[in-house]
Amino acid sequence: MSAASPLPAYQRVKRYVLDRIQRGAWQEGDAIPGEEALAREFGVSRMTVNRALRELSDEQIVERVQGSGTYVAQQKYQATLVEIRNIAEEIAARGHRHHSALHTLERCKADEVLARAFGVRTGRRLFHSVVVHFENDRPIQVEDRYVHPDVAPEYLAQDFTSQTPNAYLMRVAPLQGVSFVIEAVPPSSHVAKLLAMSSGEPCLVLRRQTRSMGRVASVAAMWHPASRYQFTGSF
Amino acid sequence: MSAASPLPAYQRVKRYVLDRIQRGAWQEGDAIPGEEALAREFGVSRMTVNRALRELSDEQIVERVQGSGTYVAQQKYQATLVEIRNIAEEIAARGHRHHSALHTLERCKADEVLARAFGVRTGRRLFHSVVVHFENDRPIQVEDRYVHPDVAPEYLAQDFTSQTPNAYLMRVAPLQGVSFVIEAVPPSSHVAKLLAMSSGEPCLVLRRQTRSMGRVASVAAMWHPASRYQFTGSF
DNA sequence: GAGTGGTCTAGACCACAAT
DNA sequence: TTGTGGTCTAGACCACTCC
Repeated sequence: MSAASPLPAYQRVKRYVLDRIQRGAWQEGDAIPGEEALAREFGVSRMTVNRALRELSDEQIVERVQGSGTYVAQQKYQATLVEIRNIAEEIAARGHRHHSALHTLERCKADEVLARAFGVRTGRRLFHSVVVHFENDRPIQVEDRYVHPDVAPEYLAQDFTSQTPNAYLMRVAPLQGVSFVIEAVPPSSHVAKLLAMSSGEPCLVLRRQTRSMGRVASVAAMWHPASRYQFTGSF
Repeated sequence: MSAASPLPAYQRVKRYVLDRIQRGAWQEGDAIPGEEALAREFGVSRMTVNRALRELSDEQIVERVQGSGTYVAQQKYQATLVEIRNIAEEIAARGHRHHSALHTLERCKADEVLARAFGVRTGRRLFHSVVVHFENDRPIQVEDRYVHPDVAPEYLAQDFTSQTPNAYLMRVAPLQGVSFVIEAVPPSSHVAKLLAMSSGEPCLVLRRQTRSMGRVASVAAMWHPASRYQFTGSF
């Protein structure tokens, strides 16, 4: 049984290298043959081998060092990627109704914690919003967000019942980076009330800091009642 | 102010296209200029433009259709990827000591919940392990795991103080897929005791189901004391 | 200086889509 | 048939590492 359509040459090279690594013939950290050698071996041009090795490098199968060589990458540790989506889309994907209520939209001054998070001096003016998101009329998330005015000067003029703060920020400020924490903590009495939680129930909290235009653009805490919310995913 | 090191040509093309899309000049679904046109415009060869567009395609910024053209991709919804690592490596990365204690290692029978999770009949024999992981001698995770015997027949003969169940399974059974849930729930009294938790404190729980060799290979719950554990990440 | 990867060219032939 | 992307070549020059 021969292949109906012969594999492109760069994919043949990829498969060859992958195979050697998976069989253990080439171990972690080993140097593998150079572009020229592989090109000769396969009877293809160096560009073709280059593409194969570049893609393997993108896939973290090998590591390439200019002036030195190509090496089998260290084995990736097992990692699970959890995808955290925009709350409105997440609810819509479940086939439920989403709406949100604006609770707070104001100027405020950075306290010590916020000043450190944003990398600004204490007392710096910031924007602050608190939006409650509902799934089928039950509160499911309190989004407590601080925004750097330089990144979104018109933040206070937005209608956050028709567009989530998230969606607005994504539109006006290209996202450069994100860091975050998921934790389980007791809610403040204020949050507990907004989420109509029973006493003693913890919150599942996602704290997220986004960077844009070289600054910390936004610091947000998303509070969810633990009895009604989970982060899920698969791959 | 000129660039100290001129950007490679393919990156200049990428930036140009990205810029147009981010400014909204080219909207979702729009066709963008072809390789030949961009090559003329930038005074570079078609291969150089090809690399730029191929990378943008890999990054899901554009979509390329052979015989038709290159189009601006549909906007990705905002998603945050949380990386959940092997507990032993995670602790080591923090510069702390990891060790684990084997609490249970036995045969058991699938109850209704497990049978459904594994897709087997109730009463099917399964393997069961409970391992407690310590960070600097404080318990940080209870790993409660069920394993399909067909996938890892030698499971009960392993020494899980020298190798985590996770690492063992990764080695003997190629991973095909994972699905999981992160939630905050009160611990059972048993788990609370193993983790030396104060009463009333919730657990941050990762439940994970892995598939291998066409079956559900393993169903695990990782219990962490909420006061001492968070999931974190960045990109 | 020799060897390696990083990039680039100016062509080429092919598969496929739109017409 | 024309235009598009997919792949490939046989060179080339450069930056970098290692000896």
